[in-house]
Amino acid sequence: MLAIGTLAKRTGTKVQTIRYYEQIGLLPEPGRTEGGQRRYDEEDLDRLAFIRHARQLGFTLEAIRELLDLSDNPGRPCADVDRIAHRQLKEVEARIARLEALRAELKRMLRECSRDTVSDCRVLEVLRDHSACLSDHETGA
Amino acid sequence: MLAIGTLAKRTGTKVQTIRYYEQIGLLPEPGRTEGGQRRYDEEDLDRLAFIRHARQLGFTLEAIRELLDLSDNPGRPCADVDRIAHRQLKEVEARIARLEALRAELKRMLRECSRDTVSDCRVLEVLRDHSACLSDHETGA
DNA sequence: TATACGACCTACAGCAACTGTAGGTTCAAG
DNA sequence: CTTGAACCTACAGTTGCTGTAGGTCGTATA
Repeated sequence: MLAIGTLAKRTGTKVQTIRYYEQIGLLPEPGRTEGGQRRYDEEDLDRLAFIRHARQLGFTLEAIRELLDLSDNPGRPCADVDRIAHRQLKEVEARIARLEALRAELKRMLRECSRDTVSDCRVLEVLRDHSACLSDHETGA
Repeated sequence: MLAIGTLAKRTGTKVQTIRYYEQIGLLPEPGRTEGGQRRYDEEDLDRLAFIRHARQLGFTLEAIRELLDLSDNPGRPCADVDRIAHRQLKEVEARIARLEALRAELKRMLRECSRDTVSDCRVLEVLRDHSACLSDHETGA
């Protein structure tokens, strides 16, 4: 049986985060010692590892909740899981596209920042005057 | 003189967001009508446009506060602005790198998801078993 | 000029996904 | 048996807004 701190270390999670996951129903309420401290088993560790891993892949807690529901019902079609992962991929790709536009704009701003004082600074000028933009980040997500 | 709703429309900001910016001190307290409604001028519009533009470029409100402080003191070196923009660029680039790793992992997961039911699903398997990962997102930011 | 009604006001709660704090209790090593 | 690290609950704070409730204001139209 694992104390919460051990579980935290093994999964790279903060203790408070584990309690938070329990509170929102992502982790089941674990057994307790007589003194009231939580004790976990390997199954809890697996479930938490799954959650953390999915979080690192950028899934929201709601998506993870869906995935856990699916995995608790192994007869359901794989397509359901596929759909969730696909949605996630689309979101990741959209975020990448947006960030790449920002990177281009920032680089351009920095390239043009050659004056000495703030009053002549191109960066501030560009931020002040949107029409100076080359990218279309105004219209983006 | 502009009412808050007009300012909102002109800058693509929600009314509540403008009041929020005022509350946290990013926008100065505007004049009011006798009845207590806010009225803005062109300077307020410029300042808000600056803020929104910087937000769209991914700057945090704290970074924007710094930039506004700098722009209120036009004698200070451009290098200060440059530093902030550079920091922002680094952050954007780190986020891109991280998302690209996630995208690769998600694509790999989806490529291998060819079974029919959840019980055989590679996606869940990959999420369950981190050792199956090719990318190093566990150790990333 | 009266009235309707959209726009405004304040104050506060809620969102994601945690993180941190205060004040107190339990467990386990020495 | 003592010490102190780790645990407990409960709640506030983070970022950057967004939404709601309940009420007031401004102005276009009849």
